Amino acid sequence: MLDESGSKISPRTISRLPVYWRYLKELDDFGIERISSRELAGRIGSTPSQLRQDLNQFGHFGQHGYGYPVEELLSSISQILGLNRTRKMIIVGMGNLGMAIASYENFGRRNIKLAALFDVDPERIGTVVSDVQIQHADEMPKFLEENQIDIGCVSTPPEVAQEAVTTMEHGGVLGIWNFAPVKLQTKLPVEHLHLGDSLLELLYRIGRREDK
Amino acid sequence: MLDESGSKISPRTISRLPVYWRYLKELDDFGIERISSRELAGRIGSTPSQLRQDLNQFGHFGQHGYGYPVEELLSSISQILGLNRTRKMIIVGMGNLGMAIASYENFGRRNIKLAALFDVDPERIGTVVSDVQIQHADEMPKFLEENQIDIGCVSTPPEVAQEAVTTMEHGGVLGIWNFAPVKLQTKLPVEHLHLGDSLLELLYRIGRREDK
DNA sequence: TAGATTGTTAATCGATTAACAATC
DNA sequence: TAGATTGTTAATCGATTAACAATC
Repeated sequence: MLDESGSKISPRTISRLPVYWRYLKELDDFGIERISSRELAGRIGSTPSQLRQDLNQFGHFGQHGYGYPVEELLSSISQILGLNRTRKMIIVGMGNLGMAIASYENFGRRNIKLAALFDVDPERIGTVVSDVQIQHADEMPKFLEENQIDIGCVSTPPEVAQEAVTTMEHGGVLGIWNFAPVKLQTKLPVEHLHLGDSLLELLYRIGRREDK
Repeated sequence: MLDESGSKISPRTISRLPVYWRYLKELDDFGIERISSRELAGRIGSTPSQLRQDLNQFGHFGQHGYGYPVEELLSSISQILGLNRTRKMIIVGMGNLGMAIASYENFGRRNIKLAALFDVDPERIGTVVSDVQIQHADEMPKFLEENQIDIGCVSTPPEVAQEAVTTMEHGGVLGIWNFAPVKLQTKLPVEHLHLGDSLLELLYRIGRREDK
């Protein structure tokens, strides 16, 4: 069994799963068949203890005295992350950041399909990015009614982010990938990614360094 | 005193500072002069206890029975984050993501100045983005010798990210803002921001939701 | 079997929450 | 003074690290 339903997975563990997935994928691509927690943790910059503790929240993937079979573990983690099924994503807000997200080459590897792009700027509407044509945001409710969308990516200016999210929630979207620096009112799971906050954290750490 | 040197600030606190800064800035822009920990925490989605605990790692900014003076607290946090001085940034890798970062309008508010852009693609070299012309990456060592740069932003393909970072480190850059999904070998502080990892975390949470 | 490495329990460490005396 | 809200200590909770028996 991959996931003992009912058991609470620690948030820290969850945020490390994508990292494990990336490293295992790389090992698998290189044809490496087995790896120990010590070796894998070493590459990732973690500890064997933490790695085993994390994995054991989901099940028993290793073999005593041997380590972990790479391909099997990768497949297990893929399934835990939900990579075994294709998810459809739309993006609202096709400024520079929206463009960059839409052009992100690695969606395919993660089984994400770009289903639609929206903006309000007449100059942008009609433009094709990654084989998808930008539509007017007014079309979104109708589009969502006709298509089951899993992920709604928000890269609008902060002022209109909430409105976009409300529309998405009503339209049956299952989760929000938010790049706008605002707290969103929604019952959906939101994954927040804010460039400014990340940069400020770096700024702080640079400052501490200089103090010494 | 703003920062009792020697005291260790918790990493979780540090990652919340930029959020506090954003909300305080907003309050200040609205002309709000004082705020209690309860009110501010409510807006942010935190708790009064945590907010006070966080702030008290740096000093005493509040007034008993009154709350926090917004403008003063904002200015204190700005200084803690190092926003009182201008920092120069360069970007290496002017693909879609590099373009989006270079066009990010909020650098100014954070006192960040875009000093140079680098790429290796001849088609991109010479292009002007946010008033800065893209140069060939080969020019970087010379540029760094002639200019004191604080932040090196890496938005190259993963294969060449390490090389870029090594060049930056030798050139006297103080911190790395990394968008490439690789573990970097450097003694500099690195702030990592990986779109793919963030998206996978959302994917996992969507999956958990559906299970219920 | 001997060696290696897991799964898991126990010990430590750190972060959050609760409570309240101090004080504006 | 009375009311409000801080700064700070103590209690709780969660996450990481260490250790080792189980076992391939």
